Amino acid sequence: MDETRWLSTEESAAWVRLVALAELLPGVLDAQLLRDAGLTHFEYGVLMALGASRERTMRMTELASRTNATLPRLSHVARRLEERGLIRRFPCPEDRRATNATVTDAGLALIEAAAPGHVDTVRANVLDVLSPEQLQQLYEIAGRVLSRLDPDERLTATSCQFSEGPALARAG
Amino acid sequence: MDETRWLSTEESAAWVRLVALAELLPGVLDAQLLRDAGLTHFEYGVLMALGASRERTMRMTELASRTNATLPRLSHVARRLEERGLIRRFPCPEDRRATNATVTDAGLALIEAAAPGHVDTVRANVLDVLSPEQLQQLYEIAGRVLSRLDPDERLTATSCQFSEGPALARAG
DNA sequence: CGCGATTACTTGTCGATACAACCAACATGC
DNA sequence: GCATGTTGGTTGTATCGACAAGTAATCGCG
Repeated sequence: MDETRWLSTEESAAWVRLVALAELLPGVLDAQLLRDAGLTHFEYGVLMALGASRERTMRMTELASRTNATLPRLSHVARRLEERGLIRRFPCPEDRRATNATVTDAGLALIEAAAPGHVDTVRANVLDVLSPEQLQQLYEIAGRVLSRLDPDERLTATSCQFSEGPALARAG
Repeated sequence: MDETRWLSTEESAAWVRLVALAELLPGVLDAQLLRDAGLTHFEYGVLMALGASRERTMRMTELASRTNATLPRLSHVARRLEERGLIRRFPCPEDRRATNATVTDAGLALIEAAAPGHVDTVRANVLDVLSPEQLQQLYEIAGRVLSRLDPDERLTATSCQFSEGPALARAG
């Protein structure tokens, strides 16, 4: 039974680096956003997801799915964001069990103010150290892995991310 | 001043996938190890780092550095691991401010028992979905990024990881 | 209808981490 | 040698997320 296929030298080396990357990246993103905008990366993602969605509004369940949060976690975070005036919640008219969340103007203003610094961080730590070929390779590699980790593409569906520019105002 | 270089379509796509990967990977590793061995991935890393070090022993500060932990965090985790009999702590004879941590036989036994399942998880979710070329590319790409995130190579220095096999017993 | 099951969310509790404050031991300047 | 500062580590406090339980609305089905 004990037929474990241990890692080759190359596999181990690549894995060690990937783990280190996954360990360090979230902290760097959180630190910059927290310092410059008072938002965790997760909160930033929540506001971005709402800002990029139709009517700037999304159901809590859908939002949780898109941001890889459990519903209780999102509920707590949403309460805090609402207390800060960055989002608003109201019952969904079509399904009275459901709750809709909307980014407020203040929320949009905050992420638009935060976006440049965040993009700088992303460039400085990741994008600008890679060649165009490596960027494409990263896209393919991460795609393969995500086919396992996220087969439904919940986290990579087009919303959630600042693409080219501050393309948020196109909401309403 | 507002000369932010926004992300191109390719950059954005690669970045979204990398973020999703960094978001999902820790949870998958934690879940499997917690379920099968009662260890978080961080605790597993601590035990592995000790097991791979000379005399199975390391200074708390060094261990914190290698595992990307703050010293308070490591202190709390070490107390819990010690209560479970997986490590032992004792004052360093050479510097009486310092504390040394050692994996116990029980700790070694636990990680050796946990390693096969962990390796399976790593293979299933990452290594086995990549071609040999992609493995090499991942190594290079992560290396570039880590040159920014971890310039001192604290997390990638040879310890910390199960390389080819259960090569732990070679300690004492 | 009407009863159980499911869905959507909120709330409560607990464990874990960050941050700050703290103490002990070493190191230096004078 | 003793005052000052630095290093190594632990302990307390507040915050955040996971898990479980609870509530309310909808669905399924006889």
